[in-house]
Amino acid sequence: MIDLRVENLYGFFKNFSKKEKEKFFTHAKKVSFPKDKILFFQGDLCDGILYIEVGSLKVYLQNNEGDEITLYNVEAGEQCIVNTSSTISQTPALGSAVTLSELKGYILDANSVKELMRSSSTYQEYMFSLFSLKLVSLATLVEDLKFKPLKDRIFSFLKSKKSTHIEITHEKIAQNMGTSRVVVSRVLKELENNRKLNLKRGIITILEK
Amino acid sequence: MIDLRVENLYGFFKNFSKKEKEKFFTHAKKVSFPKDKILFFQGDLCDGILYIEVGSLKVYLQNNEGDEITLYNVEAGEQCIVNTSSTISQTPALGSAVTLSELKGYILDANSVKELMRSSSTYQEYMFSLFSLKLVSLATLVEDLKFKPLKDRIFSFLKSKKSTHIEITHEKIAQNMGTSRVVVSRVLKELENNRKLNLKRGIITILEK
DNA sequence: ATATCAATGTAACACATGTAACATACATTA
DNA sequence: TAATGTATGTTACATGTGTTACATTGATAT
Repeated sequence: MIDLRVENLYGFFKNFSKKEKEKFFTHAKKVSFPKDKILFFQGDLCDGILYIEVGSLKVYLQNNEGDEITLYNVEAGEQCIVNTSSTISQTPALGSAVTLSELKGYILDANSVKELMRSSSTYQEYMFSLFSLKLVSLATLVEDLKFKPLKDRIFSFLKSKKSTHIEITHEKIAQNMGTSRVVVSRVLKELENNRKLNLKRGIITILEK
Repeated sequence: MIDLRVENLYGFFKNFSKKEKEKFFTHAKKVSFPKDKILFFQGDLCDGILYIEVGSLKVYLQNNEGDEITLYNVEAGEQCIVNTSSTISQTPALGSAVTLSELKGYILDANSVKELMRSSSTYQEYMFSLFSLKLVSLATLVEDLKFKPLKDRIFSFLKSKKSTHIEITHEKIAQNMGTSRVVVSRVLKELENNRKLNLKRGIITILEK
């Protein structure tokens, strides 16, 4: 059985001293949220960093008309960069976050985060590699938005899922891509005609990678 | 007269100890590049961070067909995040960089950067706020690409220039926007018809902010 | 079984952007 | 001045994506 405790999900724990571990657990607050709970809105100031033990969330941008596009998802063992950035620099969150499932984890306050960054070089390096990775993923998103046709973006999105059997609605995909349901349905149907996919209500099966 | 030395352009110097300043200047290599010099290509590993004293550069993405889109510019007193990320994490640069003018500055090697980050909390905080800021600018780019019509993006781009008198060709704008010259000319002409701009060969004047 | 709601299918159309081809105007140099 | 190259103007058209409106199908509750 996989160990789902935060100490094993986040690599920097391995290099924490006893004191640092203690710091983490005395200051971190155990939290639990239902599915579809908004964790913060675009513009909010975050006052702590969330470490996920179970569940996942999505960070997205919204324009004035309410259209949205997903920046990225965050799973257990990962750390949300928008949350981190807002917390550390005390700047408004540049996107909104919502849970995609029931979610359990810890929230560590800004001060403790800063102290840990100073005392633990592993933690600090973790933070930087995190920023680097997310920067890459954002830059890739820019590249894809600019150069890739929607058809490719949707197909890539589906292929990025763990299984070839995906339970998702066209509406959800549309939100992720920042487009409308109708457009997604059209593209998916086209992919099905090209024998890349198989469509059923609420289920997409990938036939060709 | 404005002081253009690196110590005054980069705020973290103020809080450097004598030893830290010494570290910087003994390890930093003075460099000088001509205009249009490629500093690194997408995929390269950077082995140091550039601090600009004079001049500016541009970081851009390229796809297989050679189309490109500008991620951002870096001026004197700023630090390039792609360069930083690649240097610190020793990961491939996610974009390419080219000088926009003659450029002078210093390159500090990865090890010295890491040591300074550990010893100077100001430097460390500078690094993090840098990442945060650039993250915001990238997220904004994503938002704009997805939601803003090209006309608005081009007009915003022009308004972001220091002066209302801008010396630039349509071709250059096209490269920045990731589109073609013809499209830019069309949009600019439209803006001119709406009394927002005035167009001359190589020069654009903004009439209405 | 019927009603109802959510998910999907589909057609027709609007519109922004991309592309190709060519004309014209300005700037520089022979 | 003539010639050349660079920048810009303009048309006509292709294409991808967004929008509206409505039909159909599958799932669920009554």
